[in-house]
Amino acid sequence: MVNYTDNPATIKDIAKRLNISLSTVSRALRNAPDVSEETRQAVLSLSQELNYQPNRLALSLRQNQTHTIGVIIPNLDYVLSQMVRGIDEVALEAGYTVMVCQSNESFGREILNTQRLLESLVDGFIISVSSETKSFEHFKKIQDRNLPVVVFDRITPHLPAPSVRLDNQAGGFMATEHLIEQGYKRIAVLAGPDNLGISNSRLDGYKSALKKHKIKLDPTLILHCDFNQDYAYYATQELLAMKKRPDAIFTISDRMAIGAMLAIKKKGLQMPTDIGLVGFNNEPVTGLVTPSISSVEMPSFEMGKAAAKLFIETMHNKESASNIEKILPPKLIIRESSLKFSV
Amino acid sequence: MVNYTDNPATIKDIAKRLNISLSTVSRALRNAPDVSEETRQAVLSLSQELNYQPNRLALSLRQNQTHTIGVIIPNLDYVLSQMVRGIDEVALEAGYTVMVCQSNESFGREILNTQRLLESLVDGFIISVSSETKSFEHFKKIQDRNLPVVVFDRITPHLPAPSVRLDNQAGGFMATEHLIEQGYKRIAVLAGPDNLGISNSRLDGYKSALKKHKIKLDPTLILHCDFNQDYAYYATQELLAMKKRPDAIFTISDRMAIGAMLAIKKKGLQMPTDIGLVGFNNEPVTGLVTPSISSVEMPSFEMGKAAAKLFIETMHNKESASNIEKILPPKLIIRESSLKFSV
DNA sequence: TTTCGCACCGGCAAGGTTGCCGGTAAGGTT
DNA sequence: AACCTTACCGGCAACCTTGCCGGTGCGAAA
Repeated sequence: MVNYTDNPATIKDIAKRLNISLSTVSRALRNAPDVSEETRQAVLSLSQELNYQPNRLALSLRQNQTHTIGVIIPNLDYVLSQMVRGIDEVALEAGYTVMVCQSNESFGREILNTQRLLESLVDGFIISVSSETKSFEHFKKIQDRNLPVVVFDRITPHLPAPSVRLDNQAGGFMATEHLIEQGYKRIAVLAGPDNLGISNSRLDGYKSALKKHKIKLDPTLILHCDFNQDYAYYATQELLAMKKRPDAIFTISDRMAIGAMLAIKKKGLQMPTDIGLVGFNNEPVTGLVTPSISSVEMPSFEMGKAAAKLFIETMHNKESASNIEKILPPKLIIRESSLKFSV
Repeated sequence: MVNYTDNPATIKDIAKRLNISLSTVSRALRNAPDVSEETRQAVLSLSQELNYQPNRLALSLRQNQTHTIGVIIPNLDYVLSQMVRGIDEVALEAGYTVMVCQSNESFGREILNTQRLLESLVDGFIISVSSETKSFEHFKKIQDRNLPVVVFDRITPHLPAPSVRLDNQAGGFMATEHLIEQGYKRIAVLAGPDNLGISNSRLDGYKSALKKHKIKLDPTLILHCDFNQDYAYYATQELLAMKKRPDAIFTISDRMAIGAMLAIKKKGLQMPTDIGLVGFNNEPVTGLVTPSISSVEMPSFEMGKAAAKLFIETMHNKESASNIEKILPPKLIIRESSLKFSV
């Protein structure tokens, strides 16, 4: 009933009060063999009475694992929040705790986070790399320690590990094909930084949609800029100032779509009649602006869950599952910004 | 240069290779006295060579503190993400790691999170309570262990602790007064659950603005509903169906403002002419919808930083700072939805 | 009777680190 | 010469838990 000491009860307290050895108490609590039913019951009931909680530090020190997963992500925007929720969900279930670090899209911060999590002796990592990251030395240290890593969302060939990602190529393809089917002829792309695989895959999807429909690729219609509303705004202004301006824009993210929308409105053009627009991520905001913006949805929560599940599998049989690549399908959400003809 | 063993180097390794005792190495590394300059240098250089990193688990076990802060929040929406970033920022600086748990506005989940973080032996808590929470027994366990707690954003008298919050009363006041000054006469409020202090304070601000301007309070214009877009949508429909319908609505959050906006549009009413609207939080979406929605801004990032700073102070002198209450000022951002006359 | 197996239990060490205390040698003070 | 100070260092215990090994006592099989 009462906590007899000020400090949390330990195995030692139980042993002392029952006049048995530490080992026996430990065995009893773990349901290990070599304990008589009688003493086991005594231990269990006393441990309840003292409100005994095993000390995680001592356990971790002893067993050399902390049951903690380090998660490194570029930020906590809508999509990533969902993913973190998914990771949390599965991790909690599996008895793991999660430490989330944001790199804020900064390379230096990502290194620092990796460092810190390594010092915290996490059991492994779930990573989505920063857009600024071009060198991957800091991740080497993780694999030197032979810790399991799962990468998700923003994956890269420079960091070979089991991965969970969207089928970005398909996403780019369906967005572009949709625009083509709506009768748009000159479709521009606002892509992200060109070191970002996620962006390049979506771009590939765009290209193959053009190819399928026998539309010649015009490189001047492809702009790389930062993953960011303001840059997208300026880039769109450039696009709209071209002699033969595009009649549709596919942006690699919704943030950029918002930037594009603002530039289009500023210029006095109408969506979808003068120009079509499709974004990526299906953030709630795309359904709220006027006109509402079509977007490629990704199952972020599910992706988070998948990443955590994959992590735990990797954890359990370190060797085998090394090259698993889980790819989730996107889904096009059609809204006003690209809907010339009703479907 | 090389890592001589597979496992990370320990103090023991250094001691063995230098033929000195563990204690001496420990002292040398900690810049403690009772070590000759000569051996200290030897220890330091060898520790660099072996890439020695102190084992946090052992340290924590020994010193009875983990340098980890448990953060419990209801979700990871825009505002809270900013706050978490602020907390992270300061905590990192001060050598603390942060464990973030979302309660998803669920009471049960909040209990579970508290439990888990206690088991993880965090050094203390920074908490924003779930909207569902009406009992506070689970937080008692924290204070039983005599761990420092800071509450922020959603504070409550049932959980006495140093706190950081917005001046919600002022926020409600300035939103309401602004609507009054714009000539609105029947101003309704969409409030949150009535156990939520944050909502009630904003409501108080509303009331005192009415009082100041000698407008009689009409209780039928105050609706309590969940912190949620859909509920706000239905609540607004109710408001608009009244015989003497309100000519302005102040919502306690931007999510609710969005819901209200949708209901208003559905009904075919114009903002700001037919009806005025002001939200709370100044989420980016409020500036993007048509019409753009006025909103009360809160310095979320700064609030996060303030909370972490306060936590660290509380940590350092446990007794003294018990009743500190840090209150940050809101700021009204005026947009189209409430601007009948230009200012 | 001896041997074996079985059920149960305790001691010791380890995991990595630090705090406390005791010890040694060199030097200086009475 | 006896004593004290100072600078340096090592041993031990502790933090809490578990794994390994070595017991003991008892009943059954050889």
